[in-house]
Amino acid sequence: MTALFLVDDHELFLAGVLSEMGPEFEIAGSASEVDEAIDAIRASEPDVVLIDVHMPGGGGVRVVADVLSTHPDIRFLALSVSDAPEDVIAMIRAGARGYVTKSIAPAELSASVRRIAEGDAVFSPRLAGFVLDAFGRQIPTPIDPELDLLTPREQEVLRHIARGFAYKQVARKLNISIKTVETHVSSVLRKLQLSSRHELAVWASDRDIV
Amino acid sequence: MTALFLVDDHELFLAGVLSEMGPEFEIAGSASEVDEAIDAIRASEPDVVLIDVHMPGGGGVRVVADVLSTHPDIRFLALSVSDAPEDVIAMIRAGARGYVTKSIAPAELSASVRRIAEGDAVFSPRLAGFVLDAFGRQIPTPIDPELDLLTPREQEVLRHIARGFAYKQVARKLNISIKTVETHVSSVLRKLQLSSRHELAVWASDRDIV
DNA sequence: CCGTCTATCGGGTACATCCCTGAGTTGACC
DNA sequence: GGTCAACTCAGGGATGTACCCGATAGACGG
Repeated sequence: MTALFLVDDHELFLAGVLSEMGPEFEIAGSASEVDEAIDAIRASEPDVVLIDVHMPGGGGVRVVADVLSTHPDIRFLALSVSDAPEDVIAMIRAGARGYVTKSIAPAELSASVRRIAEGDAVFSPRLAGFVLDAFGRQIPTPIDPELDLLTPREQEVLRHIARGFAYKQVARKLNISIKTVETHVSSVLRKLQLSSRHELAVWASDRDIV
Repeated sequence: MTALFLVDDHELFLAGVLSEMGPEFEIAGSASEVDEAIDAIRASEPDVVLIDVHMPGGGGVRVVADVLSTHPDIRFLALSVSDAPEDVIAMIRAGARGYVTKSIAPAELSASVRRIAEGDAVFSPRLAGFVLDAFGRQIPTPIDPELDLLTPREQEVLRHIARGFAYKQVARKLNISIKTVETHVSSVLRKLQLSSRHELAVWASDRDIV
């Protein structure tokens, strides 16, 4: 049976969720304060933690990040009144595997917890679109036609320049002379119609060349 | 009742899914080939399309991207034997709202379709972790505590440097002397523990400072 | 009133970078 | 065997950067 831990600073809400989820899951414990929650979750090692986002003392984000650093197998489902993009992103970055709003029906909530326990990602309808849109925008096409203009060696030099290395460092890493690095960079600048290594660095980071 | 459209180049598999999903959903149609699928989906305008990833003639990615360009409200659930990261990313980028493997149980599949119809994102357990990991890595924190170390003027200079401008150009844009720009950059480098404007450009672009 | 912070400049030095010309080596292709 | 592209390296000059020294002026708070 899935062991569930609850965290929410509203005691009344906590009691409500406890009574709804009690028959379905093994309640490993509950907490209404951040530091208390971190310690209790570490001690009870539940399968899933249902956690409020907005709480005094760092909020749910701190609990998730903190616990995951020592117990990466515990899964977190964020439960919040807010559907603000910043909150969702913060929780996902911290490591939450799902995010639902408090307006959810009890039956839907227990179904969501079960899915999280199985390893699925769960998002409320309105959030799913936002999360996937952001995800899609953030993964750019790795191929660029202009990159084909460059020879393999030139691309290799370009990648090092893009990381912020000086010519001297690039030369040492590739076991070639500084003068050779200069030659390659000059070719790259000419082929890409750029005028300085600074513009080149911007050009490269825009295309995630690392 | 949710209108469902099926696309799969394996006729036998298509027939199996049809018989399983038939009682639960209104079957808007089905197709076993890419171009045929695009036309038929546009004509029938279903709520959800269950689509195979690997198909001759461009695969499911082409169908999703093509149909969404004219019908952005149709939702796609990818169904594949592959759980390769490239396939998953390609389908998400194209606009699919979910991705499950063909080893899924029929009951789970119909539940997934229902969730997709409601607007949720659905992923198989093994894929959920991968998608969220990639998502977390790709969304940087927009606010950075180290930026508060810099004075407003220093941040302004930093933004120009991050765009690849030379000191001379920055000076002209801000109507100050080159020497002043040098002073500001020096302060920024010292405060951020960096050693050259090249590293600074990388630092800035990592944080989307533009 | 005085200290600190911020923003503004300058001189001067050491080094990095950009650009030019020139030149030797491979390997592929005809 | 000649051509060509890619890769390698060098000299040298013009410009850009990093960092040291210094200075002035305004704002703000104790």
